[in-house]
Amino acid sequence: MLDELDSALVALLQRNARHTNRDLARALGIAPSTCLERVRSLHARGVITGHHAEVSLPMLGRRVQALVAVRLRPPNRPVIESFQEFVTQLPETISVFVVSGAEDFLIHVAVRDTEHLHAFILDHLTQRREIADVRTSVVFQHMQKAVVEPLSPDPSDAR
Amino acid sequence: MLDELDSALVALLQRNARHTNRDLARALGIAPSTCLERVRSLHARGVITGHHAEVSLPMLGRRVQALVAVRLRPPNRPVIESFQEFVTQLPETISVFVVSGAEDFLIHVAVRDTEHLHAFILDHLTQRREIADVRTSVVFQHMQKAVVEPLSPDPSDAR
DNA sequence: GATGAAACAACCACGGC
DNA sequence: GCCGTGGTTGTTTCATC
Repeated sequence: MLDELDSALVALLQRNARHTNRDLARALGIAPSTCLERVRSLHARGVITGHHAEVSLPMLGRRVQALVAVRLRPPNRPVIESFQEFVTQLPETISVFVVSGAEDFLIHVAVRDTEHLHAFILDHLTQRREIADVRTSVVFQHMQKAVVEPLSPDPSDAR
Repeated sequence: MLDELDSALVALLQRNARHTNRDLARALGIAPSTCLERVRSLHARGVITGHHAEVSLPMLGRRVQALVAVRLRPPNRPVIESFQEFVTQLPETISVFVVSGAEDFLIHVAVRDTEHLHAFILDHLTQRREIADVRTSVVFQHMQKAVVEPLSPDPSDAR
């Protein structure tokens, strides 16, 4: 699994992926070449899967966010999969959850304004025949953890 | 706002934040020094807010994701804010939505397994007195857009 | 595995267009 | 606002322990 060094590296790189290898090594008290090896190993093992710039949604002209819960009819594989592909490719969509429970989908959208949100639902979602139900929640705030730490595989020391 | 060059840079950096300045410049057909200036400007204007390593949740021992919808009682500011702080600091939580509608919160959790999910809800959430209702949806899939493009400020050319 | 040094490549401030 | 250059810094490989 991940030892202390790996965990520390993962945390540092989640917070700021642009740390130089030198800085990482200094922060952990190891040699730069050692540090480079550890980081490479994290990539090779698939622990770190990529590096992405984070953008400000308001600065991209997306000042309103919403979560749109959708129920489909019938909720079978072809219907679910084709709807998923459809909704993923809409420019307003930024993330799609396929879920169990009362609804089948939860669509996270970031749009210009409330008018745009309304147009999105009326002109794109509810046009689809397979939609049985739509429930829209405006997002007032969205907190996202900067660092996701590893959980120990043993449930007993969960906390 | 953002011109064509800015948009292209934002897209490239969202997809892979580790592109060297040289590569970015080559991809856009401009000089590296020009490219550097543009990227700096994107940071200075707050369009790009950070660079983060993406990690694999399963590789961190979090094989099950869920969305937990919570309704609070009474849903006033002190109750909402204190619950938000509480839930944000739980290690299972990876993201928190404060929303309008039937529920007040949507908590995105990533846990070890379904047993851990159950324990999380029983031992941490439903212990809180202010919780009026909890509805848990297991996440079968979570698609997240790699690139979020800017929306034009003019609603008429939405698509 | 960890280390240190040396070749290599990228960054970035500056002056000119 | 865009481009080329040159000094500076960081990365990466390799021999060694």
